[in-house]
Amino acid sequence: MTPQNFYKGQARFLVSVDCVILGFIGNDIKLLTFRRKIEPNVGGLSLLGGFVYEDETIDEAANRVVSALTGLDNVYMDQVGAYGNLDRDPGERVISVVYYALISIDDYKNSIISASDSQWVNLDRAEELIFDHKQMVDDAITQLRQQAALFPIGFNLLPERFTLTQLQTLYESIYAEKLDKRNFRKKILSMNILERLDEKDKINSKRGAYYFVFNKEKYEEMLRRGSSFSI
Amino acid sequence: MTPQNFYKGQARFLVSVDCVILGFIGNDIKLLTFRRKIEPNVGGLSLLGGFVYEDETIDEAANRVVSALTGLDNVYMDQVGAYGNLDRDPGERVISVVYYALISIDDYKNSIISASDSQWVNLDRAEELIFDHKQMVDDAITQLRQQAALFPIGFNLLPERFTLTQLQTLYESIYAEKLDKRNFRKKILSMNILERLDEKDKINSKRGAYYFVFNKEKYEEMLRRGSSFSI
DNA sequence: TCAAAAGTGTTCTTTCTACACCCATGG
DNA sequence: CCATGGGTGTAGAAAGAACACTTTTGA
Repeated sequence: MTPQNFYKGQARFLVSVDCVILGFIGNDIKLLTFRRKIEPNVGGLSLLGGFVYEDETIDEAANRVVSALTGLDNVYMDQVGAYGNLDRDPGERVISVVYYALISIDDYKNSIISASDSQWVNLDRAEELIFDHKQMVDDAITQLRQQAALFPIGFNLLPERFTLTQLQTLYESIYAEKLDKRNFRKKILSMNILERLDEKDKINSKRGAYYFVFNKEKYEEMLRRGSSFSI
Repeated sequence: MTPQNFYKGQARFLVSVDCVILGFIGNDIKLLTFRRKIEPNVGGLSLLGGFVYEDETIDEAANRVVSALTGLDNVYMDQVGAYGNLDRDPGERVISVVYYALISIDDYKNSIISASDSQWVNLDRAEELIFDHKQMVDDAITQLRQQAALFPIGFNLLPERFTLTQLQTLYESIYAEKLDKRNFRKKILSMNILERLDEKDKINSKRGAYYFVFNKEKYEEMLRRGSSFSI
């Protein structure tokens, strides 16, 4: 069979990306949501999405969509999967590829956009999302939990410098469970991937808490030692 | 904006599924491969694939493609992800959604098809696969390892009845590492999800080894106890 | 001076790892 | 009778879980 015959006549699909954009605000993981601007479901709570263009990869589309909105580059993203139910978008059949994105609220505040009709909401409000977006969020969180336990990706949600209390609160928020302070510190410090600065955060306590930074070189050295990240 | 304006004029894509079909044959995980029948790359070693139709979900397409080939229904499948590089298929741009499928060689042998131009190969031969199919296999195996460690999906690769030695060999093959016999048995049996039959397999040894079956009810009871699968 | 968050070790429990011999049977 | 794979327990090491008090300092 010639390629002409083979490829021709096959159905073609609209393909979009939907982004589960997560930030760590206050003491909680929050989801960046939008108000849908077009029918159907105008005004419905929605993930950030957009169609994939002819001349870009799916990853590029996801990056473009997130960058356009947040003004940020080099956002950490991970693909969750493809969603292709027939009626998932009541407007027309659209196959959507979902990503989660982790952004540091600091970067976001400094970013150009941040205005528009976007809104940070708690994860329990995912109930209100349109179409299959709640399912997408659920799947993204499940994947984030797995990944965050095995790789040092959580730092993408924190400012460059953070305290151990912040770090612990972040993981508590990701896993939705309390962690023991002493055990947590013992574990994270024993990995030797954090560098303690001399400066202290005096905002959250009178005494002040040391700032730490994640050190990528130390992390890679840990891997070379045959050890691996685990929280 | 009206939906007409919004959806219209967007690029549309060919969307395919590619299936990493895995079987446990002899003492190894093998990959079911095919010889590509069309240009470009006629005759190249390939995964089983097919285009998604207008009126089916992506999951349905994957099931259809696997069923058509193997004659099997209810094959265990899990989505790996969407692959959308611009030139991944040199014939034309195609976005492909990858699944891995676990099939029991017993079922396969009883299936109608099994002939055709298919071939079971060792995983190291994934090197020879066309396009980005090697990457797909690598990603599928990575995901299988994660899933098989946490959920009782390995049994899909075994016949209904199996010996503990077979089960151990299966996991050794999935993880590509030797496991300690006594520790393995202790762990799997302590979960109380297997049922020992009175019959023995006398094919692989003179003494004979007890057959076991996976018991789904026992597994669910284990979950209810708050325990979880782990190998 | 006191409220509020930071910081710090030890014990116990559980899980993991390493390891070697006897058993049953068909040929 | 013996070669082959089947089956079994224990002890030491490592990791995980539980737990409470002292320190610092700005208000």
